[in-house]
Amino acid sequence: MPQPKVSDNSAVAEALLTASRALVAVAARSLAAVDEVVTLPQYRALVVLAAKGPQNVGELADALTIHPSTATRLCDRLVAKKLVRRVHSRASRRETTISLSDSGKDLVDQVTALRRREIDHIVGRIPAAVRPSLIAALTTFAEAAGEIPDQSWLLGWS
Amino acid sequence: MPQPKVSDNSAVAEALLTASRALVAVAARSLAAVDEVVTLPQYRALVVLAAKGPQNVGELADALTIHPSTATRLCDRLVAKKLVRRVHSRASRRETTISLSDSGKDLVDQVTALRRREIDHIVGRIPAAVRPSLIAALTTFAEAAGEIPDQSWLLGWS
DNA sequence: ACGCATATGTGTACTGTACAATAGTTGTCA
DNA sequence: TGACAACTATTGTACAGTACACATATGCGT
Repeated sequence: MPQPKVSDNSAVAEALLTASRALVAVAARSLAAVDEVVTLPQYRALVVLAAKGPQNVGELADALTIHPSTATRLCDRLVAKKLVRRVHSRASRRETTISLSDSGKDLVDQVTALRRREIDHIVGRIPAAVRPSLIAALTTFAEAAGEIPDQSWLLGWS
Repeated sequence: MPQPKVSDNSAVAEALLTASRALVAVAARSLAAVDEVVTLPQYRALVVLAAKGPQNVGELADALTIHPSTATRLCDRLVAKKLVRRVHSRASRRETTISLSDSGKDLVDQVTALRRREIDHIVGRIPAAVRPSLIAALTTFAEAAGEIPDQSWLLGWS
């Protein structure tokens, strides 16, 4: 038999996928709100800066797992949009520190707030009684999946 | 109070995110296997062709929600890699039919098999006894999230 | 002080993406 | 039937994201 019986596995996988899709949809909607202003990679950079504070270009590139030269150009565009500032680090003259501007902060806050509202709304519709079991179930899955490298796609939560 | 109490919501959201991250990691790993051969958009096109059979350029563009001209160029590259074929539709001379080549099929099968193995492995580590409650919990969440437009990111499952 | 490692930025190339314009095709209706 | 509208795909152009190779400026250790 080429296909071992996976009916049970499939049901779990199916449920996971559906849930994940819902989650991605939330992210997509909240991101669509600022779609005209920044691209997804640009937004990711802003999120990293919001989360970890001012960074130099190399750190930012590492956090986004992109090439440093890519980070340089990304910053070029974000500077042009006045969402980040680029100042020569006084620590070492060869480094450049990238930091969020006020409008950059606002933008991230705006998306975060929108997303939180949506999630709250969804979770609010789940009977409080079943929430603990939902958490338990998801945790069980995540543990079974093992250690997960932070391929942070759906960035901007946490 | 600017922040309403969301401790309970947060726990659920956190669990969801972790689970989702695990799922994305699986997708990323199985995709990494063919990373040198095709890009993600190219792979998505192959998946659509595998799932829905031969398409004309417009249908493919719709399925991927990209501009038709983008689809044309995507196909250019897939044809160059001999993963799809492009034949003039005999139905109407202005349409072009794109279909998977044998190596295109192989590639999709390979990723699908790898992914299925991984998922099976993970689900296998979840005690069978808790699987039903996991499914129930996830379904509850998905229902609470409401109808989800098919922003199919993690393409290639189903 | 010299030389090597490091941080950033530039040149170049390619993919993905969209919009505008074009070319070839089909359909329709007077 | 013959002109014109509607449709399909492609090409021209522009820009973002990406990497690699190279250049430049800096810092550091001996």
